[in-house]
Amino acid sequence: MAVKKTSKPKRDLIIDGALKLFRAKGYDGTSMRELAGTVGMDAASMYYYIRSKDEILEEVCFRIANRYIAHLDSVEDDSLPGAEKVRTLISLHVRLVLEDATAVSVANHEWRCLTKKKLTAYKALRQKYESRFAAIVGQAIQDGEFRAVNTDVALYTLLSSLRWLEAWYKPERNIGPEDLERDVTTLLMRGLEPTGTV
Amino acid sequence: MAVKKTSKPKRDLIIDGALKLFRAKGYDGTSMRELAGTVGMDAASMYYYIRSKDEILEEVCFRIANRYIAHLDSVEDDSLPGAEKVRTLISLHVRLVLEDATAVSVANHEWRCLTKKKLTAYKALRQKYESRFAAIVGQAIQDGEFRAVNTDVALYTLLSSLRWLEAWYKPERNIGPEDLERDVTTLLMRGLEPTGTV
DNA sequence: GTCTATAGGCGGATAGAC
DNA sequence: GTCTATCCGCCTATAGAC
Repeated sequence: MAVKKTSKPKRDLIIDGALKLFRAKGYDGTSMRELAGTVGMDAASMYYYIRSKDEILEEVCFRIANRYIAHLDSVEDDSLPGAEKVRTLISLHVRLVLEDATAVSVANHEWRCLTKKKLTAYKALRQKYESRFAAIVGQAIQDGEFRAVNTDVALYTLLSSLRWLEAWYKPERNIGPEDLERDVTTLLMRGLEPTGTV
Repeated sequence: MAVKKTSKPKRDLIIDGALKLFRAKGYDGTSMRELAGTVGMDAASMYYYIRSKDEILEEVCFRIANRYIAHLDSVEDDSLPGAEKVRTLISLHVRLVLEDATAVSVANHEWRCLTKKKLTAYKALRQKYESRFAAIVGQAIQDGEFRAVNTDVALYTLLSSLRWLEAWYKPERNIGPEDLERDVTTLLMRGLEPTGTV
């Protein structure tokens, strides 16, 4: 029997094309006519597959946000020390960026363009994520696993480095995924760990 | 004699208002009508003071870019060790964010909206900045002042943490400017310095 | 200097033929 | 399913009165 060629549903082609354009030119800077051009159909035809332009952005923002939250879920109940939880979160984060860079980039940069209602929900998700992450970092500081620095400074210094990986990492830079993960982990963890830790 | 009330030129009021709106809603998401509303005049009247909407964005992007480049100029010719140059650059960067957060934020997020010609020039400036910074970091690694990690990973981990300070730092967080500078410097420098350094 | 009026273009989205 | 045609709104920027 012949192998069934499971070609990608056309809706996914539209969404993939949209994400590439949103990343390159921004959400507001991308028109549905232009998107239609890259997908190979007329703008009107796309509305057979999607409800609106907003809908595309919503999908990607919440899909990525939920993956980040799943990272927290996967470490929070472990009995690992806080520092090891953070080390795991760094790895998970680097891997997500490597496997889905375009979506991560769009969610990072374009979430402000969400419609009012979805924007509120998105901010709440992110706020929840940050406070759960802050709790882990704060505990590690209290336990002496991390330096005695301000928790917010530690948290956001860490998150900034991770969030913006997508903006600079390109395979052309001759840094393999393993090297990237190792060096990022080293730089961030050594920054957090007290001096003298072996 | 009465003290001369040197009120701000109206052009500056327009630009300040624009930056606040650009930061809150993005360049594309801000209309000249809305800006006019916050400044207290009609949209058409603003064109007596400015040439175009683009012009505002251009001014701020290049003003901030040039300040970053001035930071490099101020350390590059010193005979300080590379690690000390980096420490100085971190301080200068933190201070710039503290003193001009709105402009830094707009330049960071909205430079993509520059017109084609200015966009090219801006990218070139940024590229130049990054390679000069990379040279300092690379030298410090070669000299053993910094850990043996990939130069690009070290550079961008550092720059990401610094660039996105503006996105999370708010005075309401009860972190004073001195605490911020000290803790950010500690986290980043200790990440970069080899283990065992006192 | 600041206004009213409007030009002129491009945006998202829909109607309805095929 | 995909098209042509088009609605309608909002945008930047200008013309010209006052």
